[in-house]
Amino acid sequence: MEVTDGGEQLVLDGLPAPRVRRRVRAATGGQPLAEHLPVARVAIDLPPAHLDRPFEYAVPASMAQSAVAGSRVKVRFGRQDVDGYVLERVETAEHDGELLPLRRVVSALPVLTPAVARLARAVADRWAGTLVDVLRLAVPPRHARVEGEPVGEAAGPLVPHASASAWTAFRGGPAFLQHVTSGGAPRAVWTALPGAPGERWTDAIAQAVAACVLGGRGALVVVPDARDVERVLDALDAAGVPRWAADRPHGAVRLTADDGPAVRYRAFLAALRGGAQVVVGTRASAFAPVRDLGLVVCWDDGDGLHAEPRAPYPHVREVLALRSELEGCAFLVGAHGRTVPAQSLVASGWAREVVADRAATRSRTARVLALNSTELAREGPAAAARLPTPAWRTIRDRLAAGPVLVQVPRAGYLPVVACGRCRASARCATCHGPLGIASADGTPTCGWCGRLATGWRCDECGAGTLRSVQVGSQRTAEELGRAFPGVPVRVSGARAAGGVLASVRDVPALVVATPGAEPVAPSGYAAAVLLDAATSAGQGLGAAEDAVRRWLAAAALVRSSADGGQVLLVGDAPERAAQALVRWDPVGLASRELDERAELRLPPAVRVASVTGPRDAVAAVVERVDDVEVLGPVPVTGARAAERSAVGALEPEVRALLRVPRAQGQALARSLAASLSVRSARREGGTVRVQLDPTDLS
DNA sequence: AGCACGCCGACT
DNA sequence: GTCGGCGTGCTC
Repeated sequence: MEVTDGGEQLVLDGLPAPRVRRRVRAATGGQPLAEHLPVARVAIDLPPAHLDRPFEYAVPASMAQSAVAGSRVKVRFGRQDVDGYVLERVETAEHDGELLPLRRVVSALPVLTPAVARLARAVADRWAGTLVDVLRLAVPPRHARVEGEPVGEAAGPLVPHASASAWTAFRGGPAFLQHVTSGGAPRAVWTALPGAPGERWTDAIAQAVAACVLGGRGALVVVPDARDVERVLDALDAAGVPRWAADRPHGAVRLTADDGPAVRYRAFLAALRGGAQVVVGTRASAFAPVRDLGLVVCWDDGDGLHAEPRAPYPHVREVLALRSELEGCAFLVGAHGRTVPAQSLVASGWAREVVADRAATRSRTARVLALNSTELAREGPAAAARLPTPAWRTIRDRLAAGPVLVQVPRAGYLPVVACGRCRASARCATCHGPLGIASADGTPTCGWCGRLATGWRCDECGAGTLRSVQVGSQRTAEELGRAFPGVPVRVSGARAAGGVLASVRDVPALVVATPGAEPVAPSGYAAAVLLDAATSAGQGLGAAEDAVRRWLAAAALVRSSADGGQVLLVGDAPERAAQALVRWDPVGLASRELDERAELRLPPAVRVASVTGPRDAVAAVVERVDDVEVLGPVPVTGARAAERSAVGALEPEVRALLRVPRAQGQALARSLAASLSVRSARREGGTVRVQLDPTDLS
């Protein structure tokens, strides 16, 4: 049955028919249509790329008040009932045919705010993905019980302390904060320095957030992991922005995926309803619906956790950059190091640099020395030792003053081993993955397929003995325990027995940690020793930058040189990486790397998309993309390929790279999305992954 | 995704 | 002579 709004069927009892005739034809079976904005444009929660557009539905009068923009609805789509979000309510339909009515409003809560909807669309477009893929990252699953919880009374206005004390050492820092308070939208790339309590990175971020809140706007801080969330929340508390709690809705809320569905949804709603003016969270919180957003912050943008591992693989730094443009808010990315993409934001003039001068840098950092084999040559045969004599002496001397941090790039025991006779790397007989040993008396195990290599013999020379190539944190802790009898040794790492330690006490101890798992010492470490520098700064795009980032993160936990703090880099790292650490100059390194990538036409100087999947599928996707330089496809090798063959995937994968000048990045994404849309409509076989600016380019 | 319609092989 | 393969098309 066809119902035309404004026609005789829609006359409500005793009311005259609306005078305006609307062009909405709806198959509502006689039920009246909403008087006001009778059409809902709905994003349908189905994965195929060719369905990534709004579909229009008629809004029955009964849902006129509940089917608001941003609400979750159920609609009939084809022969199935599907979930969706109301993107907007409009007066007239663009669709020519009849409109089906919305089936049901799941919840009238507008969980998809207009700002977040716009951001999600922009993210989908930028990374050649679909809106619903992004919404799955952006909007947590509904939790009905949490939604029904009473909303507490706000505890009065939030008035944080006004201070820029943690910023005075940084050129442009206090001005940035002032600009934020006064409602501006400055953009800064900030290189943080270690410091005394009150002037550390957490304090600086807390003061920037306080400045924003003081100006009457909300703020969003995205950090790599939950430990950092806690650190920022503590600093915020000290800056006069207390922790949000359900019974005192006020302040800063923690938003992380690993808190579980109920806690996460509660935190999400706190931001949505404006009870929490500030959100501090991990990766997915980059989409949090903060009210009157005034400032977005990304801390340590080089940390791999900021790269979303699910399609369309957006990166927090870029999402927040996009968001700051869309919402006209301030943008701050900070780290002890400097990533090449962050440097690119500065180089292009999009953001301003906020850094300390040389004198401030020198006075706040530890003394850094690199011990490479050339320097150690005079030590004789001991130079080749993993812990050369000068490093041993430094540890011994500094232990008297407090804890000493030892950073080991690899976890485990002996993660990589080789033939004891001919030194060929030991590989798995089945998949050719690298063999490692998990404990003092462990059997060699394949790092790719996990098979035990009992009775291993070398492919090359037939020998049956193994030697270590890389030594992990566990074995290092053992060795250090023997080298420093009587000194407590603690191990921190995701795979360590005690897990990741948040902090250690200010007492003499050896603290062995893998990168990113370093505990903080309240008064700073007396020294840090960064082992296996060559392993850290291996080959591959961005390896040097990444190694320097991890070294600086550890070095930033050490006392200043004035307080005796020392950092030793042990091993043969590439000279430019070692020098960037010794001179504490991550910006110089990032700047040179960026120049080089421009010459080599590598990202971020250009935009690259990788297309991975079965050969035919990749070819079909790439075929439909015009005006692009195509590299490959080449067979995919390495752990992923081995894993696939281990689970019995028949078809080997290939990867093609598409390269365009940066200015054509948007066109490339659009063209790829169109190709994927054709692909899904035609149901071309296989699974294809498209990744823009992939991080694992080598 | 899910389900229709629509043209060519082996079976009650 | 039918039952049924999955190749295109559509879903507001």
